[in-house]
Amino acid sequence: MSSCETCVVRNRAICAGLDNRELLALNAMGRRRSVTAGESLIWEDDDSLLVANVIEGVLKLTTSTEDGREQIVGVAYPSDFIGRPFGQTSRSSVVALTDAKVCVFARNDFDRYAREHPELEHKLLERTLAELDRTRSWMMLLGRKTASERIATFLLEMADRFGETGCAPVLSPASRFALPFSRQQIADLLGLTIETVSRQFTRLKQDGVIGLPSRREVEVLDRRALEALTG
Amino acid sequence: MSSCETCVVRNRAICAGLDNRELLALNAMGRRRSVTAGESLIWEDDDSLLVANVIEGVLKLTTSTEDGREQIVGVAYPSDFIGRPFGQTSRSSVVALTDAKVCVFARNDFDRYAREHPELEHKLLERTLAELDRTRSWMMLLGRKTASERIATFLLEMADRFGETGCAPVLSPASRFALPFSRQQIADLLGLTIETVSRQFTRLKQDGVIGLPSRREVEVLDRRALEALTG
DNA sequence: GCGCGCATTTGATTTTGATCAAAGCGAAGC
DNA sequence: GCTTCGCTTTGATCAAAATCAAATGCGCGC
Repeated sequence: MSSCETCVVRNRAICAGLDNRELLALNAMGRRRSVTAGESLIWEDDDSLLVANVIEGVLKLTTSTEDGREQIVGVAYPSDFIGRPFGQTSRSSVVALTDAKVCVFARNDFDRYAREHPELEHKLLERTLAELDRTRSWMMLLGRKTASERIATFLLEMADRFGETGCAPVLSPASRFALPFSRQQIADLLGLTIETVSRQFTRLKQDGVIGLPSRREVEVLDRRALEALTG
Repeated sequence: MSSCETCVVRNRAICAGLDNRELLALNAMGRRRSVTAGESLIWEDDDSLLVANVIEGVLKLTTSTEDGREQIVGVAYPSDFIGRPFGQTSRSSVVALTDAKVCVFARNDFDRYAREHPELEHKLLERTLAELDRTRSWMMLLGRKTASERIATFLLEMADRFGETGCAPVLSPASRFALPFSRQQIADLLGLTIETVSRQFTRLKQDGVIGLPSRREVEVLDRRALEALTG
């Protein structure tokens, strides 16, 4: 039996829309793999040997300078595609932020298969175009926004992704969620230092805009205020 | 006669590899258009109505905040593809930096045509993946590099694209080129202010790393030094 | 050739966020 | 329950780049 049949991202990942025969062939090429938090799956500037679908967990894409400065250039969530197809080298590292499960393929197998399946390539193209849009709007944040604008933008994006707004239609819906990032990782995502991130969080808490039930949890108390701060 | 036949980017743009019949169909859908320096072709957050190949000239892709801060999120050169296929809205503006010629298509015509021509979609995918790589490495610059590192990175990239290195094999090949950017545009590209850009240029000139024959021209005198500054 | 307007450069000062340093806190193990 | 370690917060100071302001000079039209 194909493990694709029971895959939780079956209908959201790029494999969606493949028929049973195609899925069987893809299944034969790939294998599931567990990655523990902190473990690397792909290394910057290494040969691009594998690509994967994220089934579960959160991973970061990073680039680093020689002297150790790091910038998170992307974040991959379940159903996202990671790795560099059709290219010799991978330009960023991929590291698990939480324990994760991925469905990996040898890159050359995947490339060959994709070229024979235009529908799959089309899905990959749509995803890549959307990711490029997201990346470009993050460039605006990194190039032109202040620390507090960066934090507000980040928190709203997290709230939209993870927040469970109460069912009652209230004016400023509070939303509570767990961050998959440490303070340092938030800094690496926003192009700030850990101290600046911490101070901005403290300020928003003091102003009653957010609550911080624990280190990894955030509660958006005043969404409007946060939206007004995004710049 | 198809104007594609005489197109100077015929063998480099995504149309490369199409056979005569396909080219004829594509040609029937598109039309050439001249854009003068400063003129907009696409507006941020507008419906995505057109896509295009750049034939001649340089264009900037930008996003702006409400209060007028601008970030250049991409630069398009001859043979590059611009616009947002397969999407409802365009997330950045496209404005000509120099007088330019483009080959434009109605987006929905292009989308339909592309879906019927996997080879074309594949070329677009390869281009989009490469652009995503470039964009991500620019994120590192915006998030983590200092002003002088940004300037050095920028100048080397410009030198590689525009510079004509002398034929004699010398140790530190000098390379001279004209910038398609004003100081303000360089600032918008690097996430800096015009004053900072100007001061960094002046410093590099004083240090003998570059020459500035005119406002729009740069001569790289000491490539090694510049490389050492990229961070 | 001359003056005009605008982009650029230069200078003074301020601000933001980084850096350096120390204290606080919470989860895991003993 | 207590200790420990690492993450986070807080505080003090510093530095880089932004801002504010003025001068310069280049290219263009007359």
